Amino acid sequence: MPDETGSPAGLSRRTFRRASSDERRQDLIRATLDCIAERGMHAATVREIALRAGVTNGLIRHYFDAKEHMVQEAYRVTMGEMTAMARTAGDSALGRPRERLRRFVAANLSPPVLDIRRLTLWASFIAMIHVDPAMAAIHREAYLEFRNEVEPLVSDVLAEAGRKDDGTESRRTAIKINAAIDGLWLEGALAPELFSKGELVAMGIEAVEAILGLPLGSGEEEPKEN
Amino acid sequence: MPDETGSPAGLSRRTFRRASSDERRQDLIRATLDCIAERGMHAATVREIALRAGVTNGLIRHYFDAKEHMVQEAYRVTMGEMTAMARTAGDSALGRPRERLRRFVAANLSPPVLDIRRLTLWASFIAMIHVDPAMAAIHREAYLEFRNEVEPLVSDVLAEAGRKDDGTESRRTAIKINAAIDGLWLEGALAPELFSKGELVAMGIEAVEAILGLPLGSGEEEPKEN
DNA sequence: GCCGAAATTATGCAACTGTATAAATACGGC
DNA sequence: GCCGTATTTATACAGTTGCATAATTTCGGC
Repeated sequence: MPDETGSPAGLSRRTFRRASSDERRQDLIRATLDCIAERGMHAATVREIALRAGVTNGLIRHYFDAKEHMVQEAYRVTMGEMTAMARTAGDSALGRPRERLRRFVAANLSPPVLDIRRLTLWASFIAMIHVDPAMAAIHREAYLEFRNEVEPLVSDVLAEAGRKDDGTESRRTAIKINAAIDGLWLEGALAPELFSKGELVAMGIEAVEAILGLPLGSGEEEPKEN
Repeated sequence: MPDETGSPAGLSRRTFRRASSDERRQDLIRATLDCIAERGMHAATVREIALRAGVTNGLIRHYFDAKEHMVQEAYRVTMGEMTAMARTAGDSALGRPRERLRRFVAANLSPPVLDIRRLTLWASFIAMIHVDPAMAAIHREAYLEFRNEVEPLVSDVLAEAGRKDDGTESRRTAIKINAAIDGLWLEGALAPELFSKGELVAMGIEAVEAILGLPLGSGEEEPKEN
């Protein structure tokens, strides 16, 4: 809890509590993300982050060799969260492949993935990729990991439809689907008022259906013969 | 040692030339964009920008009320350039609608639009949208302007194919196509080594064809059965 | 040629930045 | 209960930041 340090005399030291290493690191990462998302990367200063985490600024250097490393860790956490959310939507082994892909698309185009806060974080990190090789490595890893969520999903759908999958098609199809989702996610998060409720998800599913060349059904529909 | 003029004695004043207002403003904007693209937004300081523009830092305040306004102007210039490049590719009134859309897609997925420098600029600005209302307004305007390039193109293609266009379909189709292009542009600019030469453009055209439900042809093709 | 206005430089400043250091505190193990 | 140590605070520091100001220089119009 943020203790009232406004003691008029100013002679008493701030009281504090010892936290476990993991807990404190998590608090600091969370505070970093809050700063960046709400006030931008330029406002994510050591002091502001420490304030939000309820500690004094010196503590940051006790947990991270440099502020830079903390930001990198925050990037990893962000992308991990986004991948995890996408995973639980599509990979939960509930439903047939088409239904899972459907849910995957819908999840990526709805809150909490579709969120201006999250987009601000994402863009702030993307902007650093060309400048900081460490950020580039994190991006590469996260991007491939995300695509590795899409690809088996696509592969399963293609297999279910009896399409031969030489591995090349599912890769390219996954890339296209990934791109369509990313693009709609961007537009939707940046200007939600331009789209009516459910419209973004509907467009996402339509686009994926078109790219696949297969209908995804709307719950429990029978697949049409082709 | 803050003086970069190199003259150890420091007795002689720096010689300079008077430039027209437009010319100097353009130089400053260009220097700002170079800074951001190559070293990130955090490195785009008044002093670094002035150095690259070949002037002293005080001059910036003579042309812009605040550095903030200069960055906003730089954003406008960037988006204007990207829209202009896309426009000349698709709107040149050369070729039939399908061919123009084809060229539009290809142009957006090839250099100089497909460029990590340009992507870094774009992401740096996008990251500010949620923080700075002025940047949000600039984004809104640029986004709609870009979509207004895609929509007539789509509308023409649909009309050529004899599809009824009630205005709703072309809007939604344009949004989907826009999203697919944006997503592929992102992936391609961020990790060009993951795609073979021409692959990105090929995937872009395939995706657009799928979303449209129409072939774009590779010169002069006749439409397939529907 | 030269004069005045506009452009440009030079310099300074207060606030802020990341980081280093030493002192103070909390808390598990005895 | 107390003690040692890792955690946390407090403070300082050198460098950087955007911005303000005054002194200079250029150059078009006379």
